[in-house]
Amino acid sequence: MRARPTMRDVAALAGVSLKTVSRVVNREDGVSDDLVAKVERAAIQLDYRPNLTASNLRRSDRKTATWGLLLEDVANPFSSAVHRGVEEVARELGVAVFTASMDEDPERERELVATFSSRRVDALIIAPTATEHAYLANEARNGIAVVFVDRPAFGFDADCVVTDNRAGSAAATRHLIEHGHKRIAFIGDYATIATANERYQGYVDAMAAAGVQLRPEFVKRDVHDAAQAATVVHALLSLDDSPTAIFAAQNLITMGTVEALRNSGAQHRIALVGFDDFAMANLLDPGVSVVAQDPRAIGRLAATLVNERLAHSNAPASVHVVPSVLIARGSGEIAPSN
Amino acid sequence: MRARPTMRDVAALAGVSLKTVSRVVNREDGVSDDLVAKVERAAIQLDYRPNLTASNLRRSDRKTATWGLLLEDVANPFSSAVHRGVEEVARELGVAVFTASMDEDPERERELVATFSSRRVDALIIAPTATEHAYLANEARNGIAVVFVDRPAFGFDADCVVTDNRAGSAAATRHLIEHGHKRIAFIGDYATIATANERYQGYVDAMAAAGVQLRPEFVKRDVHDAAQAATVVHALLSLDDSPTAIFAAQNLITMGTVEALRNSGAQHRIALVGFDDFAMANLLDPGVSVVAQDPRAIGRLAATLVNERLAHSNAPASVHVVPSVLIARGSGEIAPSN
DNA sequence: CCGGTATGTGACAACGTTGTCATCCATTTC
DNA sequence: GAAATGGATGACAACGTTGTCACATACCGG
Repeated sequence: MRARPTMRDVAALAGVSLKTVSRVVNREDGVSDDLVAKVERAAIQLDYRPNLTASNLRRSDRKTATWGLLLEDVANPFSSAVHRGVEEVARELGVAVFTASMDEDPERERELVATFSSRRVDALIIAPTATEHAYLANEARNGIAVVFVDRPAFGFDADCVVTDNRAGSAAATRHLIEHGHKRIAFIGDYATIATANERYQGYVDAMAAAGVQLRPEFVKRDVHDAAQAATVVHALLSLDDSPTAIFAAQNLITMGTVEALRNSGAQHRIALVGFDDFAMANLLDPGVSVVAQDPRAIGRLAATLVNERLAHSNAPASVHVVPSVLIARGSGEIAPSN
Repeated sequence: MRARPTMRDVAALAGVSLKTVSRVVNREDGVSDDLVAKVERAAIQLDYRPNLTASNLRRSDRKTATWGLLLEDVANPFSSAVHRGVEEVARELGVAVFTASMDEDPERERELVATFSSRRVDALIIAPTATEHAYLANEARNGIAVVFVDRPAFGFDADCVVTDNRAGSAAATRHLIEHGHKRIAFIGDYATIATANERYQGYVDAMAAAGVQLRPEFVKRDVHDAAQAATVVHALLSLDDSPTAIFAAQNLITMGTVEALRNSGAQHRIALVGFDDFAMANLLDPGVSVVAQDPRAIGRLAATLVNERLAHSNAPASVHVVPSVLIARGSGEIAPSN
């Protein structure tokens, strides 16, 4: 493993100066055709790769064409679809993307931001956890563009891309109402999570708009995973005057609900609409109706915003809402059983 | 947005030389305690972030603590689980990871390798497409460590981490045989794909070992997606002497098979084992028995190999096999119907 | 009280590239 | 034919850091 060829080596082989090689590599004009040819031949012969590390150091625009993407967990379907969307736009722009998982750990988030900042990324795209983000002001002051995805962040003002949680949840609830339900249960995530709150509000909106009375015993919040959801569903079903439909306001909650309904043999009797789509939802029996988010579109939009922000950084921060869409697959179209 | 603080600024504020700041930042010893304190205070006051770009340029070990990960598609569950595994090990090592999707496009792969090489990654982890990889010799000569995941690559000798496709497929087939089946169909991916071939071989192995005769009309290869798989299943079911069990040797094929069986009302009559697990497989009716790969373990192992390779690069390349595990969920335990 | 050895600190060059400016030669202009 | 213009090329410094080496001071044994 010999040393990597540098511009100096290419220059020596081509019999030109270092600067001429630089010009050719960067496709600047003002170099005669025969020198361009000579340099290119030499570069290929040595298998020369420009050193972006050195280039970034010297360049005056100080852009590294590198972004950092901080997700909850790269292996989570929502996160990885966002990742995909960001990547697509980044590719078009010739930008390389660092990705990492925060696992809802604020300290880990700070570490990653510091790491990426040291590597001089031009921008950070962050799916924030429910904590303070004032610390990002230091990064922004250093010229790093910041865009939030999925959830808004507190303590720091930046562009943000979110799903229309409230409208989507209202649509889900309305869908159940339109199929004749009045006893509709809500199962949602921690009330501390902003998006969980919005989804609850959407449920409330739709119930109020239809003049259906809200029943506190049908509202189950602070449910975080599938197992908890299953427990909650069993409790709901054992009520005297049990619900005829359930709106599951989160991915894992929907799955837990499906499991619990099946275990109770109630999957064809109790209607269900979930928030956020998941693989195989169409192959379950019945197929699970959901309000689908578009995480890829969220990623694409976030990346586009980053690019705009880098172009003219003075525009005021804005919140962008990506629409969700209701997909009927069977479970949401079950009529009330009594 | 003022200029970012440099070591020089920190040095000036602390009243010491540049080099002393460097020593403190890199935690070298031989600096008196009071100077360390002064420098650290100054660094915090200025919110100094070391510039890894410059550091990488100067450092003699020429390590950037950066890796490139090339996957088929970051949004694909298998790929993203590999990603997760790589990330976990990288985190422990303080390494940042560039990730990108190749979408089975060899040209895109080359572009990405060039991009990452220009950014001076220490290593590349690649899930290769079925093409020539001799071009990687140039990168390896420049000191970049290469490890393949999921599939072996041709034309370039490097460490490789794969699932035990053959043994896993044999186990799946044996499982069906043990439940009394003799008429077992095989549905697999393109024969050009190395792993698809291995899975076919595993099926052949198990059939031969049990003395069960292979019936050509039950072997369907070159099936690539769910729709094709569904068509193939319908054809199989309409044979005079139709199979009582199916081994679906790939993710999408399994899903297509599930769909087709359900459409034919045969899901409780025909046994099914799939290769590669998928979300919700346990919630289908019946639950789908699979041979599960461990993509996260594959990622972790690949990352570990990269690290070893970077430590002592002379060891001969080796192939590492990650075991798969059979998960019985119902569909694979159905007895033959006649 | 001398030479020798640690120990802490800093001056300086170097990493591989690009920005600035000077130089050179060929052409054009009066 | 001298001066001015323009276009191609290169010399050199600089980006922010670390490796090398030299220096200053303190300490030790004889």
